Amino acid sequence: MLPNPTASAEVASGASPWDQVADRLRAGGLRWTPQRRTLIEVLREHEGHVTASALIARCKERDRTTTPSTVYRTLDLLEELGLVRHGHGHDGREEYHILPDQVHGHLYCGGCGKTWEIRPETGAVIVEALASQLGFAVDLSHVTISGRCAGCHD
Amino acid sequence: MLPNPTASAEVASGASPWDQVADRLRAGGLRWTPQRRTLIEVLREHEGHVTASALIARCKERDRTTTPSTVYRTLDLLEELGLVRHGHGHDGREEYHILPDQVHGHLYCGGCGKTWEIRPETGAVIVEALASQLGFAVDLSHVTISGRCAGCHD
DNA sequence: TTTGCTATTGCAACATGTTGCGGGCTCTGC
DNA sequence: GCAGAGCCCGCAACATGTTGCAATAGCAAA
Ligand SMILES: [Mn+2]
Ligand SMILES: [Mn+2]
Ligand SMILES: [Zn+2]
Ligand SMILES: [Zn+2]
Repeated sequence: MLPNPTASAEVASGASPWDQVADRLRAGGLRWTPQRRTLIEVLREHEGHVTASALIARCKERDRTTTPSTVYRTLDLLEELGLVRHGHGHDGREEYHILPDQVHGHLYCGGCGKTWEIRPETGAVIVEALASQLGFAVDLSHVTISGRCAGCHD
Repeated sequence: MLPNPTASAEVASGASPWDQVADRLRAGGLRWTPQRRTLIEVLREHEGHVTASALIARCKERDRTTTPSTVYRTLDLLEELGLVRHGHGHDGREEYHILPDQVHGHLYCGGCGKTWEIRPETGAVIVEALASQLGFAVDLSHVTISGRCAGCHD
């Protein structure tokens, strides 16, 4: 229903994908609203991983009338457009990857509380194992693996 | 602080691990209460995977005065005793494995909504990859991998 | 510019968890 | 049995999401 993310040519050299959002929404019969503009402004300032509630807090700084449900719904939309991807932290809370370059999973150490991205080679092993053994196509970006890092072994 | 799960010998042959709970709690200076008794009775009737809120609902059937926070706290305790293990479904909600025999991860297909346990051989590949490449000790039981099953490929 | 369609918002209610607190209850020791 | 110690319960408040609904407000066509 929405225009294919990868189909939108990056015509303007050096242009940020955020610049196209308004047009891409309208092209799909959707609306460009002040609430959505606020969220995009916030997202422009971020990179990597952010929790949904952190994004809501940032939106509130710019617009005190921000409503959580609207932000959550807009994030769903942006995910359909391929501009963000959500995953879940070790406790199940949502985390968003902004402008994900390549899909990657996440590691969480229950000892020190640190997190890492799973490197492509490692991710590939997981994807391959599930693909070859079960024909299952893994969505790495939604995976968080818990455990103990090298420094936290007992 | 609590007695080691694996240290409690299974003396009574054929006895259910639930029979030992009261004693194991008291041995750790903890109490055996009606609320905990109710949850154990519910758990006795279950096998495999159950969501936390399903367990709360079952407890309420037996005792209308059941309070969620008490159930959550008791589940935490039982997890320390090794009698249950929690993980998170694809949406981040808690799921409990009752009396987990061997640790295993979970698969979720976003196409048909079905879930599977990750078989030991497959789990081993994941554990090994993280161990050898990063020295990371994976807790498979807390892992849910999303994607598309063989029948749901586009 | 005005009009009209309908996507979107904000709200309220709900679902699922977590946490601090004060009073009550379980255990143990006598 | 009783009493004291302190674990635990229920409650209230909060955190994080989701959903149905009625009113609003984008957008495009006239
Ligand atoms: Mn968890
Ligand atoms: Mn999810
Ligand atoms: Zn660590
Ligand atoms: Zn499927």
